[in-house]
Amino acid sequence: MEGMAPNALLADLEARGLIHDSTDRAALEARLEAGPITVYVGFDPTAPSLHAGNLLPLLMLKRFQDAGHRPIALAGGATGMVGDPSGRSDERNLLDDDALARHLAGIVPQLRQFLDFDRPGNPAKLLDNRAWTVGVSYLSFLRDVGKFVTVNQMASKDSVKNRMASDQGISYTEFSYMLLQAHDFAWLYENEGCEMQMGGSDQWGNIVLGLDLIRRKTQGSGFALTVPLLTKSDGTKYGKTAGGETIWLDAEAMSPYRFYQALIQTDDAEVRTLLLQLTLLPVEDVETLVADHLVAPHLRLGQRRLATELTTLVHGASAADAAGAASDVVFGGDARGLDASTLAVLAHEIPTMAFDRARLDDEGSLVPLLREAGIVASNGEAIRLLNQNGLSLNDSKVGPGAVIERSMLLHDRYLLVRKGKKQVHLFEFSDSDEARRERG
RNA sequence: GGGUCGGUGCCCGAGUGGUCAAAGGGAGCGGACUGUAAAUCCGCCGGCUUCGCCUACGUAGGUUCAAAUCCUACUCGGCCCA
Repeated sequence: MEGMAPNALLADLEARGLIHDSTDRAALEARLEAGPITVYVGFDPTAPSLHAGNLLPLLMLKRFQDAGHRPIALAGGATGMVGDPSGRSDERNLLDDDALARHLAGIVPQLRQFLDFDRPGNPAKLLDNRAWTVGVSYLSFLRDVGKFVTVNQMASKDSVKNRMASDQGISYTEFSYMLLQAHDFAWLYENEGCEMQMGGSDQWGNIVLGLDLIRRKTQGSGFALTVPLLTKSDGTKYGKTAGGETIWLDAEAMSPYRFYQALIQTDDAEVRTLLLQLTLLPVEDVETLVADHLVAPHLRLGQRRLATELTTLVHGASAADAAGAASDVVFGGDARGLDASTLAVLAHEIPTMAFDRARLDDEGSLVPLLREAGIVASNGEAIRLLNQNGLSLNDSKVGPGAVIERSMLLHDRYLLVRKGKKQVHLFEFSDSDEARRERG
């Protein structure tokens, strides 16, 4: 990627469907061919973690860096205090200082991990717009920024127009947001030589206002490039699981395993787009993969690759391997033959219940253990389940009267318990403290 | 305040003295099918020490051999009148 010519970059982005809109395309092409350019994308700390929807603009920075350009990831410590009205139908709640600090602490490392800050020639930068915003007085902001922008201009932006037309209206605070963003762009232009801002398509108005400000203040010119908002085939915004759960990038908020699962469950119709837009796989590879996928959709090759690529990108290769292995076990795999370390990973990813090894000596212990683990709600349900052939221990079906024997334990420790096809629990048996002490 | 109708299992909703753990539907859970989807089909679906027992039909009493079903009080909700 390192030596890729700039116009090749644009062509690649085009092929991936990553260009929603841009200012003067020919001029941009010429500018990219002329040499490295500095580009930035802003991320407001609206939550303690970025989510899947943020991946696309974040990866844009990476794509530009990989093509030899200088990326700036901008954390919106200042803009996050105000709230961007773009793409929203209602007023945001203001964040208090604590929440803002917490959110920033969460997303800054995430921004960091996607870019290379030590790359010779074009290292990435991570800036926080608080640095040049908090010290600015209201009066000077009005004089130095406000004077260059007309309200007519601001009011004509979709983000504002839509809200003006709504019952709820728009607060002066959120109305002012675009000025802050424009100010950021202008500041970066003057101080960091940043010529281009990228963002989701809903950012177009804000970005262009920044360009206007730059032109009027400095007679300079820059570029805007927006990426499409990721949407699912049903038109809704991407970034949530089928169940409506947000796909967080933070491992605490969503474990790598669940992240991987969220991606595995991608619709066939969306696989190609997501592979193109969210991974760094070459376009030809994606096309080959998609072709293979269509031949045998049940293998879910596309989904697997997507899940692996993104989990690796976000959580690292070993986490991706573990999530993949755990996933294979849960869906269709066989517990027997798993090594201890995979089982240990599994113990973190699926519901796991620890039991005292002594419980194994009780012949009738299966039903109570199932109950304690929350697998069944009553003895009656346990018996029903067994009668209906719905329970398996270490992937062999068991019927009424089944018992857990020590010899069944995997690595003398684990028992994989499946209820039906989708519910998987792990039992982990260990010695009680007393037993351990007695043995010395 | 008066009248009236009603409060049933996770939800909706039948049932008006025994054959009622209570029809039917939904949700949920198994099974088949399948691509970790949807649809469809089958089974289950109060608890327990499960051929029996216990707990349940707003709450508390009562009548009866027997009550979700009848009576009384209370309570909560809908509607109508004031």
